Amino acid sequence: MDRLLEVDCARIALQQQLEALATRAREGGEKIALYRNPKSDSYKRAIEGGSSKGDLADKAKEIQGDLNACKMERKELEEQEKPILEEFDSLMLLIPQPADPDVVVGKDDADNVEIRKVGTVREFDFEPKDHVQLGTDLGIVDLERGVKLGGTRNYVLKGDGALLHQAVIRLAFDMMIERSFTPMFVPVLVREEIMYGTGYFPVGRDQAYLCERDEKSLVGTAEVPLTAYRSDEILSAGELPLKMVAMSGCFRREAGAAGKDTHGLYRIHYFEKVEQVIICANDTELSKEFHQEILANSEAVMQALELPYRVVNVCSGDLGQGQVQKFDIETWMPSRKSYGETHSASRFYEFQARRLKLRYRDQNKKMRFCHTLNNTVIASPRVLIPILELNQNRDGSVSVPSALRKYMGGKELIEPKA
RNA sequence: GGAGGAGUGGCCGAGCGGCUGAAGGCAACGGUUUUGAAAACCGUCGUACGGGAGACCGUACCGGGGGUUCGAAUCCCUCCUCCUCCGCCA
Repeated sequence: MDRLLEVDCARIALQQQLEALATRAREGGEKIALYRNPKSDSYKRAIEGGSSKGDLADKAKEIQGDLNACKMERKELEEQEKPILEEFDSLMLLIPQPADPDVVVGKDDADNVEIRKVGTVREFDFEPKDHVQLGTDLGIVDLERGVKLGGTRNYVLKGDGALLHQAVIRLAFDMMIERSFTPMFVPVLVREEIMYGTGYFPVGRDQAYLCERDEKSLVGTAEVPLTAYRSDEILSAGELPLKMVAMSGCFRREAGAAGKDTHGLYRIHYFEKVEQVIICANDTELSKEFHQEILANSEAVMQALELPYRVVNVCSGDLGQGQVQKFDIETWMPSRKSYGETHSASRFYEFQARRLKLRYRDQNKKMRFCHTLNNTVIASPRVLIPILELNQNRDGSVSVPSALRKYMGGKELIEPKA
């Protein structure tokens, strides 16, 4: 931070010197034009006024000398400026957004504060299986062959497993459309500048799969293409808020998580997620309201799925670089004997909009940066963990939650293939 | 992948190496006129950074980056994007 201020001062000082030189060069250049350019009015006037071409050329030559010196000076200053600008830019990309005042100060996820619990945690009157056991026995989850195909943290969903996955996605997507979000289908392989713009680069670069040959990156969430959808544009105030929803593949390297959550479908390299994004006017109260709205949307999905969950207010230490406030939804997962994160609702103020040049003109025709927010609607297969585990029966079958049945051809029970 | 063509302000569209931050049109905004509206007419109408209390002043920007030149929207190189034709392909 101190270094950034230093660099900024140096930057401005050099800029002022350069501007002074530029002015000198321009003024000199204009004079030369008068003496040299036969097309200019003043040249013609001078000739008519009795000046000889030779005189004018001499005068031009004189000025030229000064301009040559001026050019050298500029080059030198520009050389000095270059590393300073580079450092300035890269430091700027690392500057975090200060958290909202009502965020709890804390170190890590242990300091997150529970806001509410919804639904009741099921008590089993038999020994429940975990989702891996259940899925394997039912023939709907195949971890072994998933790893054969894709390496660690990969999996295959099969039969009713694949259908259940799609059912969850469809339910979530449809519920968002009912809430008047615009359904979108977006690229998942994006240019690096989009990753910088949404704040995933440079800090989270090691978490992304890069396609270096094409200088593109696979996104870890549809938040990226949705938020950047109107980047580098000037919206009209009347268009706001933009509410969008998209299902996309999500690719995550999970670097640094080696050995963590290796069991089952919890932490995996590729999954699908329905994501909601709101782009709204530059108004703190308004974006807070939308934050509650996107949180409520996702809670509605969880309630439709009859899953017990809790909402936590994420503490300062657990916030991402650009997030000013974040609420996570954590869903009860019997095999983990705890609530596991399934949703993350973030609010950014102008952080992403500044990087993305995502602006609008307000009523006073003033250019302003938008505010951006996003939340998971559903991420699968992670959410299949509580769905399978909480809906299992003594005989090893799994009841399909009623909200999903219409997406599974009316099926009510997943049973092992005889 | 190969061969051509093109990228200029919110949009369309001129643009000679200097007087071009950029004609003209549309849209928008303010005004005159009108019972109201339309039409007509007059005016305003890019962004960022720096300086100033301020009216303002300076600098940069004509897809991105680099170069030639005293001087580049204009000339050269390179990359990107779009269009047309050919090839390949869910």
